[in-house]
Amino acid sequence: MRYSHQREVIREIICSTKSHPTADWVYSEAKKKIDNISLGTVYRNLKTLEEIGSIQIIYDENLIRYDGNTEEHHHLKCSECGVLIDTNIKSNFDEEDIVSKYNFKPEKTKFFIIGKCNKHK
Amino acid sequence: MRYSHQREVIREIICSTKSHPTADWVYSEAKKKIDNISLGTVYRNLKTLEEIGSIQIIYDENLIRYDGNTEEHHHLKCSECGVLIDTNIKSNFDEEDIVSKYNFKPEKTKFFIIGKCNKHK
DNA sequence: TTTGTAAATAGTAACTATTCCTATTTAATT
DNA sequence: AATTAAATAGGAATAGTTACTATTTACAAA
Repeated sequence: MRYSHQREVIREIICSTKSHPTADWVYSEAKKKIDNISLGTVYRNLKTLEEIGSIQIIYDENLIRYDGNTEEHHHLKCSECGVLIDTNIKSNFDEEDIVSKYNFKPEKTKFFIIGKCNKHK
Repeated sequence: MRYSHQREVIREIICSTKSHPTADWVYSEAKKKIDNISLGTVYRNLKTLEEIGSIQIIYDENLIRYDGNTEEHHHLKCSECGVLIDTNIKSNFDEEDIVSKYNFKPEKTKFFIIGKCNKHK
């Protein structure tokens, strides 16, 4: 893949925050560095970066957010303010049970724990 | 709340399927029974039914789907065909650990296991 | 170093899902 | 039957995302 300054700026923005930003926020940050960057370029590169595994996409209810942490990990979500918090909790379920009971072969998990963050308890 | 024939039809459609349909599918089913029902009416009533607890909303990646099963439950999702399967698996994590480690008070969980269903293994 | 090229971009139009608006209809009460 | 406020139909508006195209750019080869 050919080098692109825009793509590097976008990658840098996502990888230097833990805020799990939306495309729109990435766009407004990117404009601070490349004033005529196009929103289409942001969307295209978010897709590309996700495909090559440089970033992760998070479907947070009806919001699409991006995460520079590419390890498989789960999130805590505050029901009050919406903040997403990275965790290293392990999702433990009985894989054999799922295989036999539902005739389903698990590959990965997406786990949200919804509750109150330290600011909202 | 005042009775509405449209709302009852919509509730019946969702509660008589396990397919976790989208608003659009509900709309096309509803039209078979009320030919001039409006898409706005479908959306409004889906929202209302969810608020009064008659149905559940499922955020399936970038798709919004509805579920007549109002128990807290988790889903298996086939990475091949996208089918959602209801489960009664329990999400077990160490609540105390989350409280102390992340200073976060869990309330509920949303758990997806992604993998291959019986048709796609 | 220039030149050729295909990939990537900027800017804009198009598209899709959802919500909003308003005149009309309807459920429920009197 | 008359009243009234809630709900609806139909369509306009909005938001988020993708598609299109002329121009620019990375980079390889001469």
